[in-house]
Amino acid sequence: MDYSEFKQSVNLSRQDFYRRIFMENRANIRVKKEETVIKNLEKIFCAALKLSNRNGFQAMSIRDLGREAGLSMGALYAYFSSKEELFGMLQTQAQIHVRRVLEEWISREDNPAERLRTAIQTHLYLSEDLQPWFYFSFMEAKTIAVDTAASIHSNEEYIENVIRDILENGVRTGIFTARNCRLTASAVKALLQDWYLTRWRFARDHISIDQYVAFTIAFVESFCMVENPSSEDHPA
Amino acid sequence: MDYSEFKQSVNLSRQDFYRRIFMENRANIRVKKEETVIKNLEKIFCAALKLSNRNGFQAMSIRDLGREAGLSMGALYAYFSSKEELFGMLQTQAQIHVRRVLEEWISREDNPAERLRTAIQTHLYLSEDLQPWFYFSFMEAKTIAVDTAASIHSNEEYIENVIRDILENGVRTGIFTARNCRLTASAVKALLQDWYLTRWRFARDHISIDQYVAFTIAFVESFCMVENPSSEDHPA
DNA sequence: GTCTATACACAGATAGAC
DNA sequence: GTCTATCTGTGTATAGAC
Repeated sequence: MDYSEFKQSVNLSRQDFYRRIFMENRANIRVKKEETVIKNLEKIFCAALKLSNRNGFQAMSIRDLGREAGLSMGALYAYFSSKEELFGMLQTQAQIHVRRVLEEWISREDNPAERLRTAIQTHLYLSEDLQPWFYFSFMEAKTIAVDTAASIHSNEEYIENVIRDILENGVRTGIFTARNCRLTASAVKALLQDWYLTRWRFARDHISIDQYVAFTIAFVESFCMVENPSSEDHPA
Repeated sequence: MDYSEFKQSVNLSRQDFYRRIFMENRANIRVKKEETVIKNLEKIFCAALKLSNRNGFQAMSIRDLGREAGLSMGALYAYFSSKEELFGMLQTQAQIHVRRVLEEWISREDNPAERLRTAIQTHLYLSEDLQPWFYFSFMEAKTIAVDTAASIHSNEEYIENVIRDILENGVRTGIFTARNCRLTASAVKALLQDWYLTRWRFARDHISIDQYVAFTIAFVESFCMVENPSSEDHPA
């Protein structure tokens, strides 16, 4: 499977993406016609991510947002009751999607080596598909209020734990070397993050998502596989 | 050498840190008594980094900054002429220091394997010593105005190029395998960044800076050394 | 050199017409 | 459902006393 196949399969379920957001936030959305809501939510979120990812969420004024989304300030407040509520939706809606898709793909594999490859590949594909959401989540996570501090880091911790579980299973079955799984998982997470945090650089160097997937898997496997069955056969 | 030795050696030169800032920004600083300036610049920068790194530079008001630094708003404006100017100082002053120290240490080594280790170690030590500055530079780099766009990414590119040069030299002398040096350098950069971007996690797991140095070197070397002369001798 | 008090702009949010 | 007009708080920056 490569990225274009993945994207098709995900796009089907993404038709439900804004519908789900509508369902979950019905109580706070004054507009009731589903079709209208879905259409405008998409405009609002795309505009919000675009402006936030340029100068930060704080710097984005509601006036700017309205202009970018093609709606007046008054209209915007029919879809969220405060700027902070909009922030919450941007923070949470994508990660629900991510977890669902990631778990679905990983659960199809059963041996740790294959699960590791699938986790890396699927996470990279997801962050490519939802790059503005991933970037936003990372850059703005720190601004979340203290009382929700428990969930601040949960995004990063989530993927790290997924990887660590796979590594620990692989060590138990003798496929992976018994290195520090916690640090290794943390390193894998850092490599995955780099794809959506500095994508401009990969674009500049014409690195495709599938090249990066292959590279990342090779890099990680050279460190943690017992015998090195990497796809690279002629190391010099 | 370990971190505590490094810190001592750098702290000596850091006595000049705020003095240098004073020298470079003399034109814009109304206060003329050097002693006073240095004392207050330190208070202002520490406060600014603390508040910015909590909620972002935009969210930090000048009122908050004055309260945290123990100075009135009026006094603050004797040290910078606008919030944007303060931003510029925070963005540039640390990186000058970093480049000077990094080049000094790397130039002492001549073979690529040793240079690679030194680059990784020194960068990690520097980011540990100046963590709030590194974090700030990364998180706020995107908000820099478009006309200075050429230097926006220069921090990340700088360390990446340093690593890549070392790798390419090592490939030429046959020490490193001929993998994609650009992607490898990018991966190393990602691992270095992770230390200051999510340091809370390493603190939680009681990972010391020297443990992380050792781990990172082992991880990178397992990928790019021709024979694997890693310090880990019993891989299973 | 540092303070307090203030000017002026712009932010988020709402009311009420259409 | 969406608009325009407006309220009110807070931001940056400065003036002038000490």
